[in-house]
Amino acid sequence: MRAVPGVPSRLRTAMTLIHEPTEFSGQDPNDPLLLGLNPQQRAAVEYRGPALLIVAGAGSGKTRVLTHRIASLVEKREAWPSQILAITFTNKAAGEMRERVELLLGSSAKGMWISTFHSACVRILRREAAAVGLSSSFTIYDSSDQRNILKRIIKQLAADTVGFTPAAAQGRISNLKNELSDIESFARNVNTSDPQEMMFLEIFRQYTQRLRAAGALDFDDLIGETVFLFRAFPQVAALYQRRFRHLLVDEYQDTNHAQYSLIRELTTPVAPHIVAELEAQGVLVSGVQDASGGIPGASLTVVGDSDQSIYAFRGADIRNITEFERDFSGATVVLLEQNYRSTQNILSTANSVIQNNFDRKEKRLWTDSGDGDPIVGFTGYTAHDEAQFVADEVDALHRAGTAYRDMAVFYRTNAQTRALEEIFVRQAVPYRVVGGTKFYERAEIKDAMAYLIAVANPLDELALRRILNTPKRGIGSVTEAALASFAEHNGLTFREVLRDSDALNFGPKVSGALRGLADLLDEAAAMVDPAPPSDGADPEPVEHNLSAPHRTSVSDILAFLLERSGLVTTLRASGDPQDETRAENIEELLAQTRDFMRENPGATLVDFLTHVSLVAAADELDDASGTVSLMTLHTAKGLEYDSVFITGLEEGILPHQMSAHEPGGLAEERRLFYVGITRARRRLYLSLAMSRAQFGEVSVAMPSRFLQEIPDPLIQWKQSPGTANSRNGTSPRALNARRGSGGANGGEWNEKRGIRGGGLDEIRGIRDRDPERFSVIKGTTTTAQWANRVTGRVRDNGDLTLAPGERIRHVDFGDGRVTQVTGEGAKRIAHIVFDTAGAKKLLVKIAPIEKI
DNA sequence: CCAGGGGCGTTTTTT
DNA sequence: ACGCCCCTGG
Repeated sequence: MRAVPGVPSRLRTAMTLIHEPTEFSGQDPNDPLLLGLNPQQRAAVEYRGPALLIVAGAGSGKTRVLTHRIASLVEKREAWPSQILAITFTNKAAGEMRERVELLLGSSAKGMWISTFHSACVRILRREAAAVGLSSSFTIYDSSDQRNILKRIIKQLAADTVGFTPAAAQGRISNLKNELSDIESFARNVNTSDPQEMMFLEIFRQYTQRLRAAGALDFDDLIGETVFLFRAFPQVAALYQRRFRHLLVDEYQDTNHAQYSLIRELTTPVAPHIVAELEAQGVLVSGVQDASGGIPGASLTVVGDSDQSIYAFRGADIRNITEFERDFSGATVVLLEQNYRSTQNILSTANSVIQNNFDRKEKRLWTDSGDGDPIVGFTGYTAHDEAQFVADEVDALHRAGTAYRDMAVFYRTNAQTRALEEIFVRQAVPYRVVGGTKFYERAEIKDAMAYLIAVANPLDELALRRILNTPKRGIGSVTEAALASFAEHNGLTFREVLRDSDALNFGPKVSGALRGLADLLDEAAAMVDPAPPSDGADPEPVEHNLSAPHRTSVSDILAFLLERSGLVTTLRASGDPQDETRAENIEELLAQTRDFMRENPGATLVDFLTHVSLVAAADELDDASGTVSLMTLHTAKGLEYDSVFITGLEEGILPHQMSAHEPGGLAEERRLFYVGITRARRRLYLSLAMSRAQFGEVSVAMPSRFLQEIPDPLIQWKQSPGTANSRNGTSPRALNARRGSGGANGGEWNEKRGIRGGGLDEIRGIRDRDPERFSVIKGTTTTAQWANRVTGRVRDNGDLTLAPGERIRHVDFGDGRVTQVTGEGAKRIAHIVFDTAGAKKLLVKIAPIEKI
C-alpha cells in the first residue's frame, strides 16, 4: 500500500487544484517551461498564491521546479527579474540556479537576487549600515576570530576557573543569536542570583562590545542584525518589501529562527502610510500598490524535505517546515516523491533507513528506472583497510569507465580524511578534500587577509594585532600591551595609537617599526579610495556598482601590502620548506584576487573580503576537476554523484557518540545517513572499520545500527562484519563483547553474508529474524552512553617479515602467495594473490595471516 | 624578544 | 597523534 506513490490524503485538496481551470487558466500543455515535468512538478511551477510549500524528496527535481518557476514568473510578465529573491544554501547552488534560469529565459537574469541568506544579508547591511550605526566596510568574523576574542575575554575574567571554555561560550552565544536574543534581551531575563549566569552575561557583554568596537559582525549577526534593522526601521524594510514580490527559499528545513524571522519580515505587507512616505522619497510604488494604497506581502515559495534536516545543531528548527501551513495562511503544499536520480535499490535502502524515524510524515521515494546494482558493503580491520577498499573500488570503477569526478567519498567527521588521504596518495588516486581545513583558514592566508582587513576596516583591532608582528619586526607582547592599554585609557582606537606611537616613548627600533606599519596601512588605504554606496531607492548589488572612479584593484593593493611588509620575502628567506609552501599559498591568494577581479569587474576590496568570508565548503567544488571528492556528509547535502562511498558506518561515528546525549540526536544522525545515501545515482558503497585509531589508542568499533536497518538482500557484502571479525580468538570479538549469554549465533552477523557465502541463507535473511542480533544496542545495562566502544588489543603482526614469493594463510581468504611488500613500519602492506579469493592488499600489522 | 620544548585538549557536523 | 599554548633559556 505504502509502496504506491501518491499524495497523502491530507494534501489531496491542494493537489486537485491542478485540474481547476480557473486556477491554472494560463496552462498550455506545450509551454516549454512545463515540458517534461510530471504533474506535481507542473503544479509547483504553475501555482500562484501567497504561500507554497514544495515538499521535495531527495532527487525529485526540485532545482528544476524552482528554476522553471522563476522563469515562468518572468516569462509570463508576472514579475521583473529584479522582483525575485531566491535563497539557496550555497553560493555554488546560487550560481547554478542563475545559470539555469538564464538558460530557460534566454536572457539575463540581471537584477535578480539569487544568493545565500548570509550573502543577501551582507548586501543589505552594507547598504543600510548607517541606519544601524555600522561602517559599511564592517568585518565579518569567522569562528576562529570569535574563539580568539572569547579566549581573551575568558582569560581576562578568569572565567576558565569556573568552567567556561571558549568553545562552550561560542556555542551558547550562537544559539542565543539564532533565537534573535541579543545582549539586552538576555540581560533582562538572566537569573541574577546564579553566578555562572552572571559570568556568562559578562562574557557575552564584553564580546558584544568588542565586536562593536571593531566594527565587526559574526556569522549569526548577519542574519540577526538584518532582522533588527527591518524591525527598527520599517521604512528601510519597506524598500525591500516593495522590491521583492517573490521570495523563494531552498532547503527550508534547515532554516533557524532568525532566518525564519527574516523571511517573515520580507513577506510582510507595507502599510499605506509607509507607502506614502516611500512615494514622497521618489520610490516608485504605483505598479505594486493594492486598492487600499498599501503593498501586499510578497509571495513565498519554500522547498524542503524534513527528512534531510541535518542542521539542528546550529539552530535549524524543523517546525518551520512542519508548521508552514499554519504559519502562512493560504498556503498550499505540493509533494514531489518521484525520484529521477537513483536506482530503486538505492532508494529502497534510503527508505528502509529513514522509516525508522518515528514522528515523520510518511513519504516514500520511488523511481521507474529499475533496480540497478546492489549496494556493496565492506568491513575493514582498520580505517586504512577500509580506505584501501575504497581506493580499490574507485580504481575498478575508473577502469570500467566512471570518471573520477563522478565519485565521492563521504564521512561523518573531518578526522576520517587522514586514512583515506594516506591510501589515496599511495594509490595515486586523484582526489580533493572539499571543506575541511580550508585554504582561507591557513595561518599565512589569514595573515595576508588581515593586512587587507586592516586597510578596509581601521576599527578592526583583531586584524591589526594579528599583523603587528607578522612578519617579525621586533614588536613583542610588551609593546602590544602598552599600545592596547594606551588606546583604552585615552579613548583611541588601536590604529590611532599606532599612528601616534611616539607619545609612548618606545625605543628607536620599535618606534620605527610601528611607524613603518602605520604608514604602510595609511598608504594602502589611500589606494582604496572608498566610494560611498549610492542612495538610490533600488538596492543594487554592490559588486555591480561600477560608478566608483579609479579604484585601485584588490590585487594591486594586496601586492603592494605584501611587497612593503615583506611577508612573502621573509617566508622565502627562512629556508624552511614549509615556509616555502606558505609563500606559495600567499602567491595563490594573490592569483585568486586577480581571478576575483576578472569575474567581478569593478568589485571593491570589501567585496573581496565578503566573498572570502562567505565561501562555503561546497563552493570550492570544481566540476571540471578530474578528481574524486572527499567530504563530510553535511557538505554532501544538495550534491549528487554516480558512485558514492559512505565510510565509517560504526557506532560512535555514525551515529556519532556526541549526538547520543542530545534529544533527537539519533534521528538527526539517521537523516544524515539518509542524505548520504540519496546522493548516489547508480552505485552505493557502505563501509566500516572494525577498529579505529583515536588519540593514538586503537579502539574496537561495532557496526552502525543503521546498517541493520537495511534489509539483507539489498546489501552484497564483500566482507561482512561477521567475517571480518571471526579471528582465532586473538582479536576482540567486538560484536559479541557486550552480548549476554545469548544463543549460539547471538550477536554475530551472519557469516554466510561474507564473500564465501552467498547461498540460500543469505537470501532467506536469517539475520533479520534473530532477536539477539541487537542485544548490544538494546541491552539495558547502559543508558546515556552507547556501549559502542569496547577497548581491547588488536592483533599485532608488527614483527612478521614477509618477502615476495612466500606462502601465507589468511583466516578468511585461505592460502596465498606474497607478491610484493610496500610501506614501512606499522603501515607495511603485503600484496598477496590468494588461491581462491584473488589479489588483496593487507596491512601486515593487523592482518590475520601466518606464514606456512 | 624569540626559539624550542614540554604539556594538554582535542573531534561532530558549518554559514 | 597532532596542534596550540605556555614556559624557559639564550
